Amino acid sequence: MNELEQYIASYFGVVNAEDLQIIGALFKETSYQKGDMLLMEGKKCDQLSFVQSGYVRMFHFHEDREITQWISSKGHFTTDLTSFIYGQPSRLTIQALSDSIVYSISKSDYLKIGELVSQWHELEKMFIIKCFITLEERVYSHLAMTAEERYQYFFENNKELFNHVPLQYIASLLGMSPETFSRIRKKL
Amino acid sequence: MNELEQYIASYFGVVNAEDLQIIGALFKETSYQKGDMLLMEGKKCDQLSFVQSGYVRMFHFHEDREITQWISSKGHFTTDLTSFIYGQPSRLTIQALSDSIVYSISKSDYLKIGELVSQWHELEKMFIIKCFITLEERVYSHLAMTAEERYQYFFENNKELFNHVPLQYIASLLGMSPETFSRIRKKL
DNA sequence: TAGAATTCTTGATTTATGTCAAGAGCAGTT
DNA sequence: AACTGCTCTTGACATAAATCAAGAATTCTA
Repeated sequence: MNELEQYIASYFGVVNAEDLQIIGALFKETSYQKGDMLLMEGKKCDQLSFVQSGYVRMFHFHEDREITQWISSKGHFTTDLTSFIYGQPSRLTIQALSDSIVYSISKSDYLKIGELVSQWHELEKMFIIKCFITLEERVYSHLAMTAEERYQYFFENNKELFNHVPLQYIASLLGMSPETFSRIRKKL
Repeated sequence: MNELEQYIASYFGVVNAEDLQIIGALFKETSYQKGDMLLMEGKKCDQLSFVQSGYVRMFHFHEDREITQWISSKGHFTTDLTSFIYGQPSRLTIQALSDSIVYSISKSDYLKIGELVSQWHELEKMFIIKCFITLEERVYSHLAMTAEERYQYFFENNKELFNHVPLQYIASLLGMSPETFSRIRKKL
């Protein structure tokens, strides 16, 4: 069982080794160099990607700023979900923050999984519910917490990120300016 | 086809009338009066509810404040998802903001749907993906927008809410104080 | 390794938003 | 209709966080 299959098993709980192999085989490996774009705003996002190594950031252009929505690291997925699922033009841009290896599955192969693995939809449903709950907590952090509290909460849960990507992007995904971010770090 | 079944059909796209009836029959109607609690923080949330009429708010207690996470109106669901899915103590409290009629399904009956209706998991997956995308946009609104912009965006999409629930709760779910909310309204 | 380009930090200042407090407006109750 | 309790508004003020600008520290590149 390769690493991709291990991750899929850990997220989706597919126990059957044969199913796992079927799914794993549908993903294609791609390498990106730091700065490379995996997806440009406006393009149709026709693949779901899984980060094998490196860091990629997903961001929006907003009034001449870049708003970082999320940074995916080893073992996590990245895609513009609206575009991937509904075929609309992507609103996210996805860029490698370091040299990265990514496993990607095309939309058509992704759809095949549901046909090949009987429990797939249920497993995927459980996975997306987990994602939804994580996002709910993120919304809550903006309703209830100060910038400093959001920093601390995020830092506790994503320590390794702080050594590997420019801090300005973390500031952005936490909804604060780089200066505020820097001052919070100095203080703590 | 009753109203509950119509809503289920519109969200999940179940076309088979028989399946719809099976699902609909698992829900039980309950009436709540303004102020009644549907769920208290700390209790296990063992049901998923669908608002037939009225308004319910879901909120957290946070340092002697109440943080409104969401307000569900006619045709929408309400539950503490973490508690409902994982059986953990609920962190949300759910309260009727007006006299309300709610259809609820117990956890055990909810699990039966997956057995009774073959495509159910797939349909539910698509539904929760839609919810996820909505939440992503909400996170984005906190990263990229001012309080005033969040107000306008929310107002455009939820006009009817403003006549039916105390505005302080809308202020809270938008992540601003009632005073700021009031000043934005005066200005616009 | 030097120079260029990013990224991060720091201080000064501005701005958006929160807090506090008082009063006005409404809605529910008797 | 008067009382009671919410809810909303408004003003004065405080504070968190943004912005602007400059310089320091890194990292990249030739």
